[in-house]
Amino acid sequence: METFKYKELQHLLKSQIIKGVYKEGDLLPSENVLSSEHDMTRTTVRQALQKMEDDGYIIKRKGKGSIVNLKKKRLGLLSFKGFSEVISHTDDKVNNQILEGPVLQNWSYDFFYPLSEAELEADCIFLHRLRFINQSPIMLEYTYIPNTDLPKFTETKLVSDSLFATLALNYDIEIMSMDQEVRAIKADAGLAAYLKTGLGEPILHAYRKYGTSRKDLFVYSSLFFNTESYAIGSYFQ
Amino acid sequence: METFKYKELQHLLKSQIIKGVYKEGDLLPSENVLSSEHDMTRTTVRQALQKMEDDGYIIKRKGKGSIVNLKKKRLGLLSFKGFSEVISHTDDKVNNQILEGPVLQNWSYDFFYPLSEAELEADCIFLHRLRFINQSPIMLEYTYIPNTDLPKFTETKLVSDSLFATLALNYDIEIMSMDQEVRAIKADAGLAAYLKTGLGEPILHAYRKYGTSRKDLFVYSSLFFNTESYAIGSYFQ
DNA sequence: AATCCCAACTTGTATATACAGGTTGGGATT
DNA sequence: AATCCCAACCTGTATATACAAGTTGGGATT
Repeated sequence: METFKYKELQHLLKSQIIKGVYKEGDLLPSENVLSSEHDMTRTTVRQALQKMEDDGYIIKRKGKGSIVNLKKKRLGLLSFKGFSEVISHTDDKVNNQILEGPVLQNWSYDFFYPLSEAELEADCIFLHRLRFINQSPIMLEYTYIPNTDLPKFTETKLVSDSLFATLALNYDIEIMSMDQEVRAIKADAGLAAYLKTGLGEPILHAYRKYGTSRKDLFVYSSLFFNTESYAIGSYFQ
Repeated sequence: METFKYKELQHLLKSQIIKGVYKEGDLLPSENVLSSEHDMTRTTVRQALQKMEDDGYIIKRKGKGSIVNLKKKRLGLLSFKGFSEVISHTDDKVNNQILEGPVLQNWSYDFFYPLSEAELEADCIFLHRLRFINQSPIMLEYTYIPNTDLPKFTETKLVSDSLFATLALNYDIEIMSMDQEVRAIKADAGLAAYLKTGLGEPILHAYRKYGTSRKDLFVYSSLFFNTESYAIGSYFQ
């Protein structure tokens, strides 16, 4: 296992941010403080912080410092917007309920994205979740990950109930890109029950394929949204 | 105007790549050659090349060099995917029918995005279009642009029937970002008629706000999709 | 009390240097 | 002629140092 000083600092700071040692809007210790505390040059500290900024964990401001930033980069991938209060990211409470998994199983024969041979050879880590906003079920999610070099994934608890936080913290895997196709469909009996809506009501459906910092590792999801009260936001740049 | 050595090298190399001095797959001069030729440290050269890689112009390979890369980084703001043939972008024929506009009018009082004072003061260029794939109506689009410093926009014909091509060619305005919120709704009588589907059928609706290379100029759209036969694709990076 | 200003912070740019480790073409060996 | 191997290249990591330039809080001035 290759080990570099800047990678170690990067990993330490990431985990501290995810664990809440530094919160949204906080300033990280200055580059000079970090370099003396961790016995490395400021150049090396800057290398770590540059990667942190690339990954969307901090925003650097000249003369000010490195500001912890959590919502940005994630906001593009999945965010909800209330009907009336589009702007105010107020006190919406988000809960996750894991219905099944993470568990190892075989790939379905008619999987929604074409899979590589290496992916087909590996087992499939399956995860079935229901996401709530203010106690209302909004999103039903089926996630599939090829079990390639992800030791003990199904045996350990998810970090902060989040798949992406787990991949980032335990395996140093960042989500780098996302490809999706979206449709509007009618709720069948199962969807209507999960998402607490009527049979035949319009449901937003998305197939997603996430690219990661680990070449050849992709995460697949099939998502169903009840958009009666919340729209799905996304931001490209 | 602030000027930095690494920015100058970055700009020089980018323009050389665009002009074809270095072609797809070529290797740039090595970091040592660049540093001695341009009288700067290898550290400074590396800073320029790092930005080049971030912008998708090159791919760096340890032990090899910096490989010129052109095709990457293009993001699809709007694409359709056939149901069965997800991959093959075959010979689907796309047509546009302009139902109304471009015409100057007032902003609606309950416009879907909050507008700045400058935008409200300007008139609104309005455009109402219907897009077909293989003669089937798939997308209904309402577009709104603040008429700020866009001379003769409503008087001249669109370039290639495309709004973005017109902005790029006639006004040097590039689309840089896109923010959207998406919902699934039921088709009302009007939508059902335009999109040739039944009353109450699920329709995908999106509000979009495009950012441009001209600061403070945004383009707004309200879009309705019939996703019965085609899904809406998008790619983030 | 309100204002101004600067010292002490912060990050940004740049130089000079060293060694580690991946890639490759050509000469020595087989 | 085919193989092997290494020297000479390449980028990656790391140290030590200097000055430029943005930000901010508190003391001196008004």
